[in-house]
Amino acid sequence: MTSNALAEDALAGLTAMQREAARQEGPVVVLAGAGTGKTKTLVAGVVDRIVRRGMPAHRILAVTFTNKAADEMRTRINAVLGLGAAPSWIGTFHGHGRRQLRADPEIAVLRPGFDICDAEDSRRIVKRLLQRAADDGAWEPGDAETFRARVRSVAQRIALMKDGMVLPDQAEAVLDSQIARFGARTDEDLMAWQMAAALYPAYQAALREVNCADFGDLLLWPTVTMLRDEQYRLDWARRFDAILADEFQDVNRLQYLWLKLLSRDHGELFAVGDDDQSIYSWRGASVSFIRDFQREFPSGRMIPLEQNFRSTGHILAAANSVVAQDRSRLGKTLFTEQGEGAPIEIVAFSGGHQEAQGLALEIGRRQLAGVALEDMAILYRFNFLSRMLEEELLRAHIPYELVNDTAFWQRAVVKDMLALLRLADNPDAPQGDEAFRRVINQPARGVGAKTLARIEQLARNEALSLFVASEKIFADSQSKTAERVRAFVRMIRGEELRGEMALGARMRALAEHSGYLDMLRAGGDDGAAGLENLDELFSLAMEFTTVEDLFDHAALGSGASTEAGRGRIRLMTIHGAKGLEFEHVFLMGWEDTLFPGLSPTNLDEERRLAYVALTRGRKRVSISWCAWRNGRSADVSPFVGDIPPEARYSGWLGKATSRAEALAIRAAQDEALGI
DNA sequence: ATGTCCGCAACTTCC
DNA sequence: TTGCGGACAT
Repeated sequence: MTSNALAEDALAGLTAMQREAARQEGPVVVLAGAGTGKTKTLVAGVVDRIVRRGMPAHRILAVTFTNKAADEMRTRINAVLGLGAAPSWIGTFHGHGRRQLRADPEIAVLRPGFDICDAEDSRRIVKRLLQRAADDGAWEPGDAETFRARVRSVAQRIALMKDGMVLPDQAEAVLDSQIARFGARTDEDLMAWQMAAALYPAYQAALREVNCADFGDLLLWPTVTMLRDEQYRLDWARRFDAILADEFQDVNRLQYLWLKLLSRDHGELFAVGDDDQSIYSWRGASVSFIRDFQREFPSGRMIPLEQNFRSTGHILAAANSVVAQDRSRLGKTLFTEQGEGAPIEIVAFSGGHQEAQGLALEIGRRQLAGVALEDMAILYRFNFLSRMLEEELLRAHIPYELVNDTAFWQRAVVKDMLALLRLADNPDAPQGDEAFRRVINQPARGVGAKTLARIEQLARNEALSLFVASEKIFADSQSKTAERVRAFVRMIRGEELRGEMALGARMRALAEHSGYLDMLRAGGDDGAAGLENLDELFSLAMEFTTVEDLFDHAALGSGASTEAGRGRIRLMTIHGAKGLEFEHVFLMGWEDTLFPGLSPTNLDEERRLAYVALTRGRKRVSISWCAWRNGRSADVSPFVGDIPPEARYSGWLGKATSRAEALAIRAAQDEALGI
């Protein structure tokens, strides 16, 4: 087959609109509603540029938000063009930023080999700074609970400033405009903004001190430098003939500017997105970038895709009318040629427990009726809603998979293990102290807060790393603690010599010698779960050659559970479900106290989230809610009332008093509906 | 005086 | 499910 024929082949399955979009030159936004073939069009856009327009694959930059999306794009392009033909520059915004910053760390005042810290690490730094500020009497410390909340909220606001391209030394000056933009509903919010602006410079200094970049830094400094230094910008921009961006409605100011700066010379910016699916404003995303596209790019084209190939009519009607209430949208209406299908089923339960049981029962029933478990999914607004559900699914022997990519890397055992490796790799690295604190008493070796405080003091006084300080302080003490610390130090020092060992094997040895594995083995069920996690970590580690790559991968939190489990129902948040589709979808917890939440910071965004949730379903969507949850009474979510009456009906499963009765009710109902 | 272990609380959404 | 305060044991 000739290459042109290949391209024709890739474009063949497209609608006229999709095809036109893929072949469009210059700035273009494909306004692609849910299920309208967005990814397909994006892939066709890449293929068209490579095959028809003759651009080398390595000169094409494609950006997504999640690693999952990047992997899928690469897979689909390879499926068309052959293995290994996909552009090498397919990745997430953070991944690209990482590459750029690794090339020139000094633009962020960092040294080579810097570490990437995650949100938890950021919070730890903010916590320390807030504590110090409270000790100095700068602020009322408040009780433990408000303090905790404050740490979170200040850390998040610093991140928001970075995403909005505010530099540390500008924070105070732009404080008012930040408050105006994001709002401050309470005094506590207002105070959090003030603290964030005041602490931002110190926070940045703290990061530099330990040679760390946070998520925001990965893109902030490359973008700022491109803005200030034309030579630097050209150096990067000239590497690419075309830029393609996924989920354009979710870009923040930083990401938007980054895309613009890279595509400015040739104007080849191809973006796909859907303003109705903008659900990341809490991460600094602003739907205004897609909504103002025509104004920003007068020569650009906006091409809408409205034919939905995923869901049946009632599901689309429900989704359309829920999102129609959002007044500022660009406006498009999805349609389908697939017929009306089943209406949305609304099921009321008395409490969370009943809801979990009811769902398990219904899932079992559908499984018996021939629906494969992997074709079903349960979606919820908040992660903690999965807990009870898991219990009931276990009890009902229904295999499930909790989809949460980042959770794996946030597990204590995984973090401990990485800390151990970091310490063994270089105990004197700036991040070594954090690692030392983490693992010195894990497993318990009799080194508690007091001993640690002594070590810290010596380290501060003599400008040593904690590791070296611990070595020194116990050098000629005979105490039990001293002997244990010495053993720990010997163990780590011994590991230093193992540099040539493969990462996976090296980590396993480290886990064994540190006593960590023994601790888990003695730890019952929890320990067994930890051992499983570590096995997964060790085999994952084998894919990396350097510790730095492994740490970066861990920070960017990707790909621990890539396999879509066959024979398992999937559980995930609505955010996590974006971009996915399932035959049967269960949307749980649709109560006015939960969705939208009690403090709706942005009601339109919650609405769009409901739209995303509804449009995940191909054939059947069931919504459940509870009259009581956690001892509080609740009413059905107002979003349910927005669904046209003819597109929904009330299920009665929640009223059944026995399994047999529930099944009978369901069977009668299905027959009446002709499902 | 120091370390450990127990029970209690709360929990956005994510790279 | 981490993160803490407090009671207990060493």
